Amino acid sequence: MAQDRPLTTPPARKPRADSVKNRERLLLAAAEVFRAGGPEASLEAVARRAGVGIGTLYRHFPTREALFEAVYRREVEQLVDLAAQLCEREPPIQALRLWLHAGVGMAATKRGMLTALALAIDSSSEIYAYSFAHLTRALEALLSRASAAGAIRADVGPEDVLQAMVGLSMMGRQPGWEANAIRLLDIFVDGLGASAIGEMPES
Amino acid sequence: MAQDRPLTTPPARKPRADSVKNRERLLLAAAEVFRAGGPEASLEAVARRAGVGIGTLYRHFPTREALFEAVYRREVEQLVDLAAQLCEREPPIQALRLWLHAGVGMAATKRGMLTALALAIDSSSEIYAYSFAHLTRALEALLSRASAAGAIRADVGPEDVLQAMVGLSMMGRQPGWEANAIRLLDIFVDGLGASAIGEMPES
Amino acid sequence: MAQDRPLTTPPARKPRADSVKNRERLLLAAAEVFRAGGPEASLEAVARRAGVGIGTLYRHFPTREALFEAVYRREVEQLVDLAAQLCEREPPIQALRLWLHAGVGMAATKRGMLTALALAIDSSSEIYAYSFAHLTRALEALLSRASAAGAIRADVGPEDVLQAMVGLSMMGRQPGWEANAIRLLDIFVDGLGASAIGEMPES
Amino acid sequence: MAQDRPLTTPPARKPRADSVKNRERLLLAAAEVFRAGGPEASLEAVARRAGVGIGTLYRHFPTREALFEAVYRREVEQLVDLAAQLCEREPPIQALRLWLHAGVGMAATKRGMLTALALAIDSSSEIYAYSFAHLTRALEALLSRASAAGAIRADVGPEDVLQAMVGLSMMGRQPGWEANAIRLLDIFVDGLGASAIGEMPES
DNA sequence: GATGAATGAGACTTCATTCAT
DNA sequence: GATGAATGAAGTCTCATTCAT
Repeated sequence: MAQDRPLTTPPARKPRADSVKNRERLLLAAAEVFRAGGPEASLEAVARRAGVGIGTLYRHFPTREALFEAVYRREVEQLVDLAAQLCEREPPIQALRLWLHAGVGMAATKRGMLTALALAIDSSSEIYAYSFAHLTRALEALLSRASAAGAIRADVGPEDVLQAMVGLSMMGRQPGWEANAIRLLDIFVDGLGASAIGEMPES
Repeated sequence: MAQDRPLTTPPARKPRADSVKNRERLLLAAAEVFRAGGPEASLEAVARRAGVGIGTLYRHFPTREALFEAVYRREVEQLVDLAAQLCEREPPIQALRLWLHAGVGMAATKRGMLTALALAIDSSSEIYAYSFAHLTRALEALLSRASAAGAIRADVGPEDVLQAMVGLSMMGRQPGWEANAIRLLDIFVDGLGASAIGEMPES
Repeated sequence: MAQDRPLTTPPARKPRADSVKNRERLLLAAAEVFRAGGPEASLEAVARRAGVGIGTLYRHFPTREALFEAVYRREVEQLVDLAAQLCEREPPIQALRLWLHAGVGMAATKRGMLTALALAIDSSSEIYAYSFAHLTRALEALLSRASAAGAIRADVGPEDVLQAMVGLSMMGRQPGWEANAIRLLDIFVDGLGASAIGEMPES
Repeated sequence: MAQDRPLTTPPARKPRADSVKNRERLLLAAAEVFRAGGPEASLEAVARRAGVGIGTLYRHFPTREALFEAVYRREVEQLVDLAAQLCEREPPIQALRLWLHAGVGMAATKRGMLTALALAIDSSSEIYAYSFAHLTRALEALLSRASAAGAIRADVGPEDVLQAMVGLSMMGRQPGWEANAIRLLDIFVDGLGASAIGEMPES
């Protein structure tokens, strides 16, 4: 009697093999589909591309939000970590540039995440807000450092730069769009520095 | 009947009725609805807002594309004209800035048109291609002029700047997004000039 | 200009011919389908049986509730009116019996309405509450009259009798179920009178 | 292996494990779930409430019908037995009343069983027919006895009374519905007796 | 045997598009 | 021409049922 397994504690069984595989496939497919079709894209398309039934998708991710979250949270976390690292080992402007480059080149999701971030700006959904808040904070560190060094103008907030990063990366899907986005972002950072010149005699 | 009209010119029918009024209303409504809901917005919403039946919408614009075209063509034409004017009466950099500002502030359609342009970049649809081609050409005049004056770096094409304009305007829907987009574009133009400084002091 | 039709007042056009026909078909089909499958029955089944597209059903009745309401409201109103009439022209017990018979035999919807009423008892939905409230009130008149005449026991409320009416009519779908339900209801009314005997010497 | 068992009786396998416990849990859970949600209730809800996997449910009860049957058969058997007992130790009318009360108050399944019986009346399913047939037979004994004693009218069959029992119990789910159903059934039995009075004073 | 993941059918709902009036 | 009703495809979501582990 006392050995009865407690009904309230599902005994944490080892995750089934095909389940793990399906989850991975779904995340991959979702990243691709969202990248192409935006965050309104059909969940059935995701399931189809993942090669699983629609029911399987819903078992793994009961809501569209849950799927988004799973797809993007890791990316966001990596970007946040990267900001901290760059602050320590790169000069201010260079750190900023590299971080923005990373934002563009983020593996696996690319435009998908960017689209999501674009929405974050006025969407009230959980994951968007989460992403927006964390990325903003990460950027803030980079910006205030660069600003303190007089390397960039001081009247630009992290939201502005985030918006620029997303906006300049969103357009264009030709081969090579990433390199192009990086080029445009570099120009933008040049602009940040250019306007700072009059304000603080450099070094 | 119809005896008072020359029999030899039947193709030109009298184009008048409340039809003209409806067409105007539809264009207005479409601009508003697309602005708010993006280019995926429901056509029924457009008809409803215009106060006409959905059938009437279809009579005037047999496809969604046709409606887009009608909505945006005028805007595009105005932008194209504006480029020519600015070339004649403003200094190079200023002309470029003002044109970009106009692109952001374009009345009546705003984000709708921007979204459409965003799509244009890899969509093969008629109207998108049309808009993209014409705007690119207009921008080219502004850019080559500024570039010739040594005011901006020379390795940036009109597609790049168009992409920046659209991208930097697309994000953010809070009140004041237009002013913000203009600010970001100005920084971008600063960047175009900043990189040019070291390259071309000789002219 | 002054002749412009006001946009805010949809000019009350004559209802299209097939629309009326479809509405009628839908109501008929809904009554049948709800009768057979209860109020959870598939709306697609209703549309199928009515021979119209599912979209047509939704145009006419935007919610399941709206369809229910349309199906049942008229029936309820007729029953309410009938109660008033019977109060005036029939002796108390006879009035009660005839009203219950009418409840069973209600044309067009029969079990469908009864099922709905069955649900009314604890459902909070608009139309159920409406039906329940009005039928209860109608029954109350009949009961208090019979009770005042000493023809039935006084400790039975309209909810009780309504419950009996619905319950005794709900079962059985063989041919002849209506006559059977009437028979059972008459026995129930006999029971109401039998227990009254000791309480008030008749006439 | 298996050397200690006669080779001639392999069919009787040792029926024990936690399997028995699961079966019991499932029956309990099913009774509760069907009571609350009617016979359409989700089988997954049953499994969840029983704390077992959905697969386990299906192993024990390969079809929904099989589960119903297992849930209700015992109830039906108890009612059948009760009829025989009451016939022997209670006066006719009282026996009938008590049996009907028991039918209402049947533990563990309550409305679930009643709903099932309601369906039985025109459903062709195995278990419904089984229940209906047995209950009808049990009631017949009670009725013919009461009828022979002149205590109730003779023109009412067991199906009628069964229908009354189910119908009068089905409605209302407020607290206290059982007492109410019993009250209504007593009135109905009063009605059965009242109409008998004039018909059979001679016996 | 037990488990819960996978599957897909079916219901709901929204619109783009066609057509009767 | 204008209108809005009809249609059905497509997407969302929920289980019943099957099956791999």
